[in-house]
Amino acid sequence: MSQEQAGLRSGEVAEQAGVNIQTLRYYERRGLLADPVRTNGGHRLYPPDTVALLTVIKAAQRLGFTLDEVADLLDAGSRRHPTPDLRQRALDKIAEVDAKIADLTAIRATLTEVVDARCDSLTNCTCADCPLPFMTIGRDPQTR
Amino acid sequence: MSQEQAGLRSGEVAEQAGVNIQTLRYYERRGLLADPVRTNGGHRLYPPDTVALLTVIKAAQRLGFTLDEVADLLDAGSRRHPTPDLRQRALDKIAEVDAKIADLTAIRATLTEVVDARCDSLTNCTCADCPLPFMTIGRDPQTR
DNA sequence: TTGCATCCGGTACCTGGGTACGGGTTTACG
DNA sequence: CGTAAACCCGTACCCAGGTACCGGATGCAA
Repeated sequence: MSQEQAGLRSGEVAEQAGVNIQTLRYYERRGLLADPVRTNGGHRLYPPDTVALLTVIKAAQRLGFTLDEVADLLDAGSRRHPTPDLRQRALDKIAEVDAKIADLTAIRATLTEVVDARCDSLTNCTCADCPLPFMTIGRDPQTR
Repeated sequence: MSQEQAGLRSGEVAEQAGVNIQTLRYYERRGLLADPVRTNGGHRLYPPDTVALLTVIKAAQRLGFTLDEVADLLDAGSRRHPTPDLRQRALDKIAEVDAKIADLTAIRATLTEVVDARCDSLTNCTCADCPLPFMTIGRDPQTR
């Protein structure tokens, strides 16, 4: 018989996950992907769940996490029953995430106000003070 | 009398908002800050709410919006009773924001699972399959 | 009016996150 | 076996979002 697949080759992973092959090597350097098994000839063989992992990484990135932070998240997420230290870092991340959610919620509220166009119902408002865009958010993440 | 302040100078804005002066000029080029009034000598004089605007911009950035997107959001947020086109763009943004919130919520859930360490309560789990980090999120933003 | 801090515009440079290129091996199919 | 596609590594390059540096002009108080 021909091939007894023991893993995905980089091209397959890249295509399925919708990323560039170079990106796989880049993530490997950055420690986001574990060094994969190699064939005798040196070609990488990835475990099949690598594809899912990559979509997770991409999703977290879209949410504004840096690659280093994503690495943290993955690290926290992968091993259950964490060390006290890891546990604390997870708690910190949760706080971060909550803050992000709160900010997004504020943005959302403003946007809905825009589409509802409260002003229009007042026939034609003269709200010169309306342009307080989403003043409720931001305000220095440390201090709040 | 000496000075009849008619606005903030770039250094003041920069300090109060915690950004670099160069960044102000950069945002001006990018269209995020309106061209400010100038003194006769050419020095910029910013309206006082510029500081608040900058914190908003920074907040939106932390949430993963690009500067172009932030410009969009501000544009949508500043003028009420939008044109139909603007209204549509606001609706699109809301969808985006909702997706982000959903993803963050999933991440949050995973993180809380980690700190709760469900495994520990089973004395010492052998969950080799646990490491499915936050598989619920991501999954190609178009397709979902 | 002089002196020093601040600002000006222009251009060069930096970091994060990739992506492309090139010359050389490995795979796998026929 | 031959050969095309896929892969290897190293290095160079790209884009977004800033930052730094420069020589020269302004602002403002003493």
